[in-house]
Amino acid sequence: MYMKFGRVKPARYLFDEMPVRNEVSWNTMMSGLVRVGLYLEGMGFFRKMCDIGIKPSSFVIASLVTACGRSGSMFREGVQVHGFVAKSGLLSDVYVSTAILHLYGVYGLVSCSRKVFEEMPDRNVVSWTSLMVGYSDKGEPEEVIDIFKGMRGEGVGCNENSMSLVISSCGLLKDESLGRQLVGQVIKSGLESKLAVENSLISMFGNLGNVEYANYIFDQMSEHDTISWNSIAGAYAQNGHFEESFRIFNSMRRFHDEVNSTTVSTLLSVLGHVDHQKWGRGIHGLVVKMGFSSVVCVCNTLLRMYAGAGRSEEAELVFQLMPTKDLISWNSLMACFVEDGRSLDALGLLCSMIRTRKSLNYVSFTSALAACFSPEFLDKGRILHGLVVVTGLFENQIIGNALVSMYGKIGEISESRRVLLHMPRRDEVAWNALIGGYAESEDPDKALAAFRTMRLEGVPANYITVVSVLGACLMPGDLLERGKPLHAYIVSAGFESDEHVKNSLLTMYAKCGDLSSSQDLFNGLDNRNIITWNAMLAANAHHGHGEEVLNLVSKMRRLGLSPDQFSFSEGLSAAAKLAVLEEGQQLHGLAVKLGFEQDCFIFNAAADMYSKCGEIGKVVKMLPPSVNRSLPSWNILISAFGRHGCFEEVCGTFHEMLEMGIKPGHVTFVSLLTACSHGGLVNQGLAYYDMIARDFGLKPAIEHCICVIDLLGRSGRLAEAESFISKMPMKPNDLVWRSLLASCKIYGDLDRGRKAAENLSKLEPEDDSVYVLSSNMFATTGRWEDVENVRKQMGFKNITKKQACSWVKLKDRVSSFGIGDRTHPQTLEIYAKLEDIKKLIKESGYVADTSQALQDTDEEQKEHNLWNHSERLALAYALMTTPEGSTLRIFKNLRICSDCHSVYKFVSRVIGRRIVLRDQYRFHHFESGLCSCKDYW
DNA sequence: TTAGGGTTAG
Repeated sequence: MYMKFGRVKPARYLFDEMPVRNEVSWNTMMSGLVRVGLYLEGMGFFRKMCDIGIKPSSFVIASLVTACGRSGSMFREGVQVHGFVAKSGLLSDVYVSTAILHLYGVYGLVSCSRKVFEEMPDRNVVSWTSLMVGYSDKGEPEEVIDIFKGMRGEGVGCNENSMSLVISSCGLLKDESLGRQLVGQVIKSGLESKLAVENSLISMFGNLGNVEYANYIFDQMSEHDTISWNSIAGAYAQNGHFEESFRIFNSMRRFHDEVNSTTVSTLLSVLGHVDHQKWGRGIHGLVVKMGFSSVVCVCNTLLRMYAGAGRSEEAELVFQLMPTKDLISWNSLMACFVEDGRSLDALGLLCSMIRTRKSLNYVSFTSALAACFSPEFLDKGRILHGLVVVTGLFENQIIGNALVSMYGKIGEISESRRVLLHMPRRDEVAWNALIGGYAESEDPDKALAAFRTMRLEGVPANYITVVSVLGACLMPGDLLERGKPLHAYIVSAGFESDEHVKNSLLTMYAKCGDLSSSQDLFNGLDNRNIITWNAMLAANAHHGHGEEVLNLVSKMRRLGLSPDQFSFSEGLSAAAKLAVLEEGQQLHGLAVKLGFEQDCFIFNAAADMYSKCGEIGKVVKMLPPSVNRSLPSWNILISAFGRHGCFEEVCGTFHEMLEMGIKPGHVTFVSLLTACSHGGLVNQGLAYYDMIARDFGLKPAIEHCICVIDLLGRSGRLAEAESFISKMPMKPNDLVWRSLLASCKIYGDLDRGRKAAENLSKLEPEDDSVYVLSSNMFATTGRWEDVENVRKQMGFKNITKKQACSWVKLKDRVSSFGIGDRTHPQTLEIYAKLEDIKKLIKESGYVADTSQALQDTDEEQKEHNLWNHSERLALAYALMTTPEGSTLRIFKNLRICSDCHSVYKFVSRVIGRRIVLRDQYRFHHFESGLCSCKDYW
């Protein structure tokens, strides 16, 4: 009696005082202890009984085993009981063996459960259900359904628990036809009014994407518990109806007081999809206030929320502060690092999991494999491949897919194909990964061949397949042979209506050189999403239509669509290329207003824009302090100093970066070497070039070699430049010869120049620069016959020279000038102003340098031609129209002419104006008669 | 019976 009322003390006293104790007294005492939760003490009694040789009743054993499962930490005790039971022949008791199979299920050992199950002489619903629970907890819904079918096959009727289990497993498998059958069985078995069954039906329909039906069931229920509310909110959330999900949470607060940690997890997963800026931090605070901040699952969702918003530092902090972490926490943080590009951190996490003997599963390895996304990860990728084989995870479909993808991204495409061919089952994801790899390695033929084989093997293509194949055909020559037939396939296979496919088609046409088809596709789209707009932005950027990029961004805004990081970066880089400071500033301001201030892509794009618009001071101010500056920011800073002629700062910044322990990359050296070349720092540049391989283990790329050729050539060391080309680790391309030719022009080296021109025209027969440079070279050395010859060839091949153009921007108007331009409404005033300037600077000692003249005429005509240069017209106009003392900002599409450079210097001193001129390559800051380029450009 | 981690493209 005392035990029935949970009064342990008096019961134990009575038990201890009993002169004789029989089986019943022992059993009563033991089952009582288990009932009140004193599991370990119950276990002690069990051991004593075994020692004395008193047989516990099967009921008592079953409850003790159940207790071992419930405690969560009494696995060894449970196994001990199993041993006793097996010896004493109690396994034939259905209650005892069911309890034991349930115990193994709880501790994740489903194969042990199954063994016990198979050896049972007879089974009841609870035995079947217990086996199902084990598989359900392990995340194997297929098994659950198989067991359910076996149970039905043996004519065992189901109960509430087994029905709920199978319904939720069906939802996880997204098996619609089974779902329909189950609804029929629920009605037949009369379980339709059971709360647990109704709840699992809600979640099943949520998983099947049928929110209406989930909602119908919810509305029909006579009562709702917390699980019902959570299930319906989850159903809406899963299907993207986030607002509705919110509405449910609000009603929940009104009609149902109880909220649990699952409610909070669901709410958080919804918030991961809506405006993080607005809600994220608030909800984090709320979680703490509600006391859920130590629930593992809630913390995991919180971590995911920060990860989804691209804030890996905050996610890391959540992880560090978690009182207990499970496998999902570790996997989530690893995935977050991968998404944020922190591959080394992700792999470090895997290492510490292995080191501390944490349990790992296939998800851990898929993330680690995804971290290896570029050639430098080849060794690490191979090690992971080995680990995956050793642990037997190789058989896992998703791991196989991740391996195919990894080798593709690393550039080991033949290895990627080999993995695919050895897979027991090749699904569409595996094929898509292989096709993606071929696209990455720019091999459209192999991508299309893989696409054909895939279909021959009977694997149906999905929209990602189509997107990947399209992504492999992006060269101008691909359009007729591959792109258009693909478009035809897309239409016939019914992929045309897919948003992703449409966007990829748009990109394909643009990259293949057919911007107007892209435009047509864009115009024909009814619902353009952000990705469509971004694709169109990229298409225009690719064709150099910066103005259109900016137009599209403002059009987006007028239509009420917020630009995202991608749109802003594209817009900012367009503004940078056009050197339109006002537009760039407006975009940057808007990005900050929309909460992108901390986004590193955006502040880097903005910094680059300020640099290319001449605002060097702003760049220095806006980039993060050197302690937490990322590699792209360092690169931008170095190139900004180089572009503005601040060469001491270039070297200083580079060394500061090294002191901070940042390893320079490919881009760093391009910026560094370009700066040295423009600053005439020849020996310094050569030293930096040597560092690439020697000190940092990087392979010099052709871009670096071009910089060295430029460096040597511009300083007149033409023989060395030529010999460098012959010793380069790769084949010279057009840019190599163009650079050498340009240097030969400066120094009048006809022989080398001719050779360079020949090599260049072999590689780029249509290019105008070879003719322009050669004719300039001949002109400056007085070889007028050769000049005429080149001109004739150009006419013959229908090649036209790119026209020089300079412009000035005043408020919202751009005034541009060609050579000898007389189309401007204020032409007369402009030419009059030019005469004034000429007079003024001649009085100060200016003498025209006609040695660079390109026409065979007399001196007077040569000088007259110089005064028709576009940059001079722009200068005169700028002087006329801007307030005295303000800085003049002038742009030119080609390199500034050396005599104009001298005129600008005189003007800056004589008229006392600061002038900033941006030519094709760099900025010139003129002040008090000097230029920042120190006359070397 | 409800919630949290993964592969392909963008």
